[in-house]
Amino acid sequence: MKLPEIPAPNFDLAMTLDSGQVFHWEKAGNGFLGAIGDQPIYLEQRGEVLRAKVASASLRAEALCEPEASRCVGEHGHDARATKLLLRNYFALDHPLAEICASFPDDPVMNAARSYCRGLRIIRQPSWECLATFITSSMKQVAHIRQISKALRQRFGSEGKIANYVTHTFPSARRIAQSSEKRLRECALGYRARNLLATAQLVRSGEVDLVSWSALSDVELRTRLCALPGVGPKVANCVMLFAYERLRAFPIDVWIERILKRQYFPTKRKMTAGQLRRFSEIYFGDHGGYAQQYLFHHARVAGKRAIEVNRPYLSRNRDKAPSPPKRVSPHCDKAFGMR
DNA sequence: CTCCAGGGATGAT
DNA sequence: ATCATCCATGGA
Repeated sequence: MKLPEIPAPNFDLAMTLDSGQVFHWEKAGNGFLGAIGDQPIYLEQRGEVLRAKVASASLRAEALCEPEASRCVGEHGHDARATKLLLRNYFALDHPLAEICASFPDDPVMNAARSYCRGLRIIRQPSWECLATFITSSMKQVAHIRQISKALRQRFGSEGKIANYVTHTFPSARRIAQSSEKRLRECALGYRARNLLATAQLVRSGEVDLVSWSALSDVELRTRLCALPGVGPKVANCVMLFAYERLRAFPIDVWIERILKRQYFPTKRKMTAGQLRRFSEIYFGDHGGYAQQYLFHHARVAGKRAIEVNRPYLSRNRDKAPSPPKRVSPHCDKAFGMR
């Protein structure tokens, strides 16, 4: 049993794992239990240091068959040094977070999110795992996505033991493709089972080569992703951001849509999806994906009062009460000439 | 561009 | 124990 320690300045493990990028980490003891690619792992954060425990016998058949996984885990998955590299890469500890945050727009909404989300990093996920997970995420809330991820891992993934803990890796495309829609539906996927199965078959057959896609331009990558069953603009942007390190990619889900409308365009009655998309691409800049993640997490965890997330959007328009004092707007509707 | 089916958990009454 | 709500994609 190895206990490597990894320096991790400007990093918040708990917030990063709970910010809606990744859905399989579970609290265990004083840390988190999960897997990075095909490496089951237990993690704790102590100040600016990460401690990791990996399974002693970490070389699995799964890792040998999956180029992506073996690239991620390396040939010495059991080695303390390899574990350090694995964590550094997965948690993107090499991202210049201070510079990234400094590149965000300077407005009250963004400043509050930046201040709240200190240490939140966009992690580098294995592409298949990320794509598959976000296909299952459509029309689901975080709690439900976590259940689906767990069910898929327990039924189709490979088991890893760390001390007295048991965890599971995410199943390969081959493993999912060998399954059936019926079996997948047993993991509470509903109609998503069909899309996951179809995409797994494309990846398994080699018709889709997710690893080679990292060489594509943002536009081309998004086009290819959107051609996959169950992948639209939102899921494509999530995969671009969380698996392909395209830090400009700006996924717009219902939460972000609310934030943009209410915080940046409070006087505008109708904002179309296209208008919001164009605004976010221009306004948030080169690290828009990071900005989006900070806005998203801040709103979900801390900003309930500020943006009234528990109330349906339409019902708020009937609300004749004075605007909440916390709602501060940079008035982008004027700045960006939107009617 | 707009409208709407779809389904399973979760929260409100 | 019911009823409304949450959600992205895909097709009309």
